[in-house]
Amino acid sequence: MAGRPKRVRRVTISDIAERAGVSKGAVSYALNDRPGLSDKTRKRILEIADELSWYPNRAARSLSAARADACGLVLARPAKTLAIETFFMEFIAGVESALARHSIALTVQLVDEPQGEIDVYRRWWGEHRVDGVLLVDPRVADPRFAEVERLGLPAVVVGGPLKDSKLPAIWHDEALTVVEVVRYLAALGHERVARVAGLDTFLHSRARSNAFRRAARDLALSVRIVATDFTPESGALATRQLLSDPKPPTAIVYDSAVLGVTGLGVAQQMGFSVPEDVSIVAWDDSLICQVVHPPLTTVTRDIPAYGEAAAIRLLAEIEGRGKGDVEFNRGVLTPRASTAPPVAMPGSRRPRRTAARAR
Amino acid sequence: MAGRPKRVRRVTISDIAERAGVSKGAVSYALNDRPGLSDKTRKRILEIADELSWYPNRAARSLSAARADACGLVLARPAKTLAIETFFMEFIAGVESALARHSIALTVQLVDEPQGEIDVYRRWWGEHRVDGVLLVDPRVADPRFAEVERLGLPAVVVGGPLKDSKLPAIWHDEALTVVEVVRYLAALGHERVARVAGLDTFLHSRARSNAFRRAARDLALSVRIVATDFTPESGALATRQLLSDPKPPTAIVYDSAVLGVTGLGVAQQMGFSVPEDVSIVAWDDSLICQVVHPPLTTVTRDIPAYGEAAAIRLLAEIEGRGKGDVEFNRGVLTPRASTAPPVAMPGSRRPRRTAARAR
DNA sequence: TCGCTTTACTCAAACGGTTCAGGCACAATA
DNA sequence: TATTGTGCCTGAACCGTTTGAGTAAAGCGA
Repeated sequence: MAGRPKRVRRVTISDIAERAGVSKGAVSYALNDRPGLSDKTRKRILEIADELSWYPNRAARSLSAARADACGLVLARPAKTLAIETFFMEFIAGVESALARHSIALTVQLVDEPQGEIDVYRRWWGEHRVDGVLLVDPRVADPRFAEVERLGLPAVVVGGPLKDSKLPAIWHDEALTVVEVVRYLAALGHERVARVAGLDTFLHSRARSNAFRRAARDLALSVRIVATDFTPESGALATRQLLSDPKPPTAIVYDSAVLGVTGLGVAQQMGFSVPEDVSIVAWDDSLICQVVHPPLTTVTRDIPAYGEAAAIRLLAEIEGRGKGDVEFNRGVLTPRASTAPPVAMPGSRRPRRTAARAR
Repeated sequence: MAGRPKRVRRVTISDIAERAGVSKGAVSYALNDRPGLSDKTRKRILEIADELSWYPNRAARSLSAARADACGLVLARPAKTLAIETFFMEFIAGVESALARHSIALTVQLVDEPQGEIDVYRRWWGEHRVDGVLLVDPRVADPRFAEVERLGLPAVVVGGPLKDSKLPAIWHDEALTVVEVVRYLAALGHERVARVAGLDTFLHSRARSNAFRRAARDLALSVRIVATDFTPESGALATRQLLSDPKPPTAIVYDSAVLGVTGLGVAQQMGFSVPEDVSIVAWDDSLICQVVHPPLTTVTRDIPAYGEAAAIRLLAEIEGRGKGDVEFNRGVLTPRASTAPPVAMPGSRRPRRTAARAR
């Protein structure tokens, strides 16, 4: 950093104090709505502050109040996956709507690898840059939890519940939703269902897989699960794998909108008609799911509201009035044209195919 | 805010000074690599700082240095459009990779309407929360520019160049790229081209529209332009409008990846085959463009690099060593299967249709 | 009128850094 | 030997706000 920034003189409480003919302390009391001032003086001070368009210097306030008035969010997925997945933008929108009400800023940082994420927490907390953080994408044996606890950094885990950590979490019952989806497919008459999962190290992905397997077995369905890394490429590969089986599934549940849309494209390209030959369900709705043909049946969650609830819980944690986990509304199934009863195919006959040139 | 945050005692330079048996000033010199200390003392201080895992308190540093060590980015598009458009996530990723190198944080805020955006700048600057901001989505007669100049808030406009403001901008030559695209379509044999534009109030959208119209006329192509608000719904509507014309265009250029993918879906649903009946080009590539069938021909820009360059220019501006606009590499055409020569249709005959059921 | 409480303020010390004007010891120079 | 540097470090002011202690004046009951 070579050059010197140009300093700009801005209004301080001393300016207000001088103009009002009172002390800095009095101004501070007036601006913070604290008792000890006559209404007349208080009003005059506030008018002058407004007139001079004064804003509190956050650095000064932070220094004396020992709070940063900012929260942090680190995203550790590769930039490419992040960009394509709408979850995080929606989540951020929700988080902000809650934080903005308290004039608390959101600092976002993207990192490449998990260790980098921990470094960011250390730095942020050491620098007093944030008062707390939201931890997303909890993993199995996640090293972040212990470190955050060690630091004493207020945090809320988005996802869970956690068994091996006392950190508060906000989560919703994935298992129930999974059961709902599997029952729905079974009711349509599907007997061979598959799931294209996300990263198996993600807690929520693993929870869904377990619930999926259990629910399918309970209903005596044949079940297959293929893992991906959330990239469209891996989703395409998984779909090809599943559909090139001699007895391919008649319904596939994808772990994200992007995976679902990708899967739809691959299925159609392979000559499978959707939903006649194979039904498709995507986890998390997104506009993209609604504009493809046929539009995808999805599991819909109110993601901005989820973000908002997470932020509210974090604020409570920061202020020391935390009270355990928050269980959020679970996702609900939104049936659209991509799911239907399977076309009857007794025995091991391959599904009928449309023209090889798929669109 | 009811509760009191629990205070945590963290390491300060006074702790280091005490331990090293020197003054606070000496510690500050050592930690900032400033002359005036013997190598021995300097080394000792640094070791102790490391040992105590000290981090500079950002508030304190900001207060005395009058810099916030943070930059701001306000996104004023509706949350729904934002989430679905990958541009911003990629852009943010690029911005951060540049800022992180200087340990400068990025504060992101989403707002609903343009006036709210200006309020955020006033507050941020008044509070010393940021040292500068990136202004995205420049509009015609954009009120932000004058306000930011009035405030003295360092800013870089992403898009441009600007005629009515002296703010530095980073931009690339949209016109040349548009010409390249139109020439490409003309070379394939298209005679009726259309453009599904974004919001006409956006400078870049308008620039592309103007260039598109001019380029098409220069090549004696029939041209139609329909505006949208970047939502998939409006893109679908525009596509239906264009394709239900008695003489529909044989090539449509969409102003974003989402619009392109939506348009593809609508065209296929209407029984148009792509690329035989209608060719499709989308502005800005995204993985979603590559997984639909056929994959879309796109205009590809390196968006993370664009964000990085914008951040670098902003840092220069903040440090007072600015030097005019930055012209960035323009987008290049990436041909894929969604563009091809049009199927010959002499006179006003409607394009051949495939089965009405899209596939 | 006196003592006591209450009201409405002022004052100064933090908070944790940066920075600048010295000061002291020692070496180099006249 | 006196002078002048110079290298190395100290002390204190300062950035803008919060906050607790202190105080003068007003109010009040007896």
